[in-house]
Amino acid sequence: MLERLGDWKRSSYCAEPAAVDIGKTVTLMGWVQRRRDHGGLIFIDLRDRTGLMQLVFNPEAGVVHAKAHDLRSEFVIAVKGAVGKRPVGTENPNLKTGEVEVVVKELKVLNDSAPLPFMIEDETDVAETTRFKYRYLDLRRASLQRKLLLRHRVAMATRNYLSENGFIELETPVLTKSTPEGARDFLVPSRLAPGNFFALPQSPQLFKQILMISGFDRYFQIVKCFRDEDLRADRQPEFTQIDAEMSFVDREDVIGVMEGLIVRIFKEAGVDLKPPFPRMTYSEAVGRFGVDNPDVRFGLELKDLTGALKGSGFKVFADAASRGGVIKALCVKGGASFSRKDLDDLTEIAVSFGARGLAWVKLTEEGWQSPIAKFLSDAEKETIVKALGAEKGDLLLFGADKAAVANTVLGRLRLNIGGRLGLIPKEGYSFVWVTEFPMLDYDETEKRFVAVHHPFTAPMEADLEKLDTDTLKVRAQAYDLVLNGSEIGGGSIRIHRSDIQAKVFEKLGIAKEDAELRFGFLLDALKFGTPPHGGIAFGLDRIMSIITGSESIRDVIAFPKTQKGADLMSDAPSGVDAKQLEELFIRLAKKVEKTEKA
RNA sequence: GGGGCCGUAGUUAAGUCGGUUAUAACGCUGGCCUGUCAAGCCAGAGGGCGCGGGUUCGAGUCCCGUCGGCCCCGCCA
Repeated sequence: MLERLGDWKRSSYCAEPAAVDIGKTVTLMGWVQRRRDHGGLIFIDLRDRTGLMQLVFNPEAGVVHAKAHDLRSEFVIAVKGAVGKRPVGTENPNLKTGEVEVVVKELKVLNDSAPLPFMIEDETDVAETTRFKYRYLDLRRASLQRKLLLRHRVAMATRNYLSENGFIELETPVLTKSTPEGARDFLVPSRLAPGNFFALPQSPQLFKQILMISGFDRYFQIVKCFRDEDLRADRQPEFTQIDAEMSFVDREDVIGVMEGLIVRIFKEAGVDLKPPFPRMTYSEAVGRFGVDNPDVRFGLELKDLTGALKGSGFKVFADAASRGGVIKALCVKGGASFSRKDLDDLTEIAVSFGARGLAWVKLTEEGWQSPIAKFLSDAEKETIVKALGAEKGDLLLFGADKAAVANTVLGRLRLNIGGRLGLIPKEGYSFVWVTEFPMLDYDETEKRFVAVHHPFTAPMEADLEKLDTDTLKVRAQAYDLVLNGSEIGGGSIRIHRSDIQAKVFEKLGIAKEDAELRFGFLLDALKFGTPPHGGIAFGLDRIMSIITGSESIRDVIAFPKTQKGADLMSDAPSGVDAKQLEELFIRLAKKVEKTEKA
């Protein structure tokens, strides 16, 4: 029999009453976590977002006791009772409220619950599929509530800090214009303009620049961004950025203010960071770690042997060098004990990242054990050993290829081996700013230059004149913040002159008319007194997932999507009525209609 | 677009070389039980193995297809 809340008011959260409250009468409301029914005494653990409180029902309580007997998991109840000290010897040190209990005098059953598909427990090994279908139950678990509570506090800290530093929170449209470049857009058909589409923003990039042109000087927003690309453990199609932009600043100004923000955010999590964070240029990062998001928590750095081995008798090495590539190596301390299977795994990884194979050397008691030993002279072997500081018991891995391939392959092997050998510390936060990214890259398939960061990123002043002569050497005033090998934010100083912006579009192979069509409003705006400006965006989900030690960003998002971009709880995406399509002047292709979901 | 792993009671898992009636734990239901807190003890219900084909005397086990989940490559300015 369900009862009404009536005029009952909650006097405190479950985990609030403590020893000092003994004797007080309290009114608690929450969910039945567990019932321990002794026939006589009945114990109920009552749960809300603050934690648990043990309720005691004495047999003398008559009808209240009888009602308690019928309580089941996740029933919603309200109780009135007295806070009491637990009898000596029955305290529960594992519970925040373990010294006290509430002796119940009145009980209202506000709602019942169907049997649960899984238990509401902190530690769970229930499949994500099931958890996501019943996400509301999953979210009752304390571990997830803690993460989302911290996320809230981080968002608040962000607002406070940025506001204190003169940033104004402004909203930008969610229905916006599709622009070429970058990720695939999510499109929204326009009913009022048949055949035309809005795009959901990949980021508020252009709008925040325009806000600078408007003179707001400092802007920020905690904002959803959308990218229609395949998902990963750290990638969702909709994700949240802490987005900021500042006027009349250079790189150091942005980095300075943003380090302060990061410090403030981590303080919420009880972590004291000591700025300034280390810096590294892009070329140093790629040279030493093989990637532009270096995990600097451990060594195992890449070594360049191109100079030493370019004249090698080993064709793979010599060819790589003569074609303008590089010869690089990793020296894995103690790696000579790797099994054939380990080496096969590593080779597979190397191949998956574009290598043609993986040359390895084991330095054993008997000397060089390696498929490539026979191609190398004794002098070369000595050079290698010396250059790598290699000793008996080590494993050497080589990458000889175009620089991009050799670096990526060895960089990925480094991460894998670091994990395999337990070289990566579990605790701690290692930040590094990566700066001086190249501005443009050449896309072999599209046969044109593409922006490494985005097309509005300013080149470094010193490289401006190289734009035509030595395009790939032009560095951008861009910077990424990397935490434990994960890119958690990136930004740049923007182009604020329309002539330079037009020039960059030209370099990107965007025809003048096309630039006019796609970015015309920005090019126009740039003509009307644009201040120098720059900014940054942080991935809030990624930051939260690292702070909370989560394996995937799905654990710090209340309602995440599966790898196929579906929401298992609401069953989105789904088909729509023919009438809705009609109103939008949309007809499905036949091929799609067949597989259309109801 | 591609590679890998995984789908067996509500949940997590076991299931041998294809062979009777598919196991266990937790949960659930009922009973007993006055200091438990993963309460305890006793009894019970519950699935036909993601779905669809095929091979076979016989399929959870083998084959093909398909759906779904996870990890990764490509993609993600």
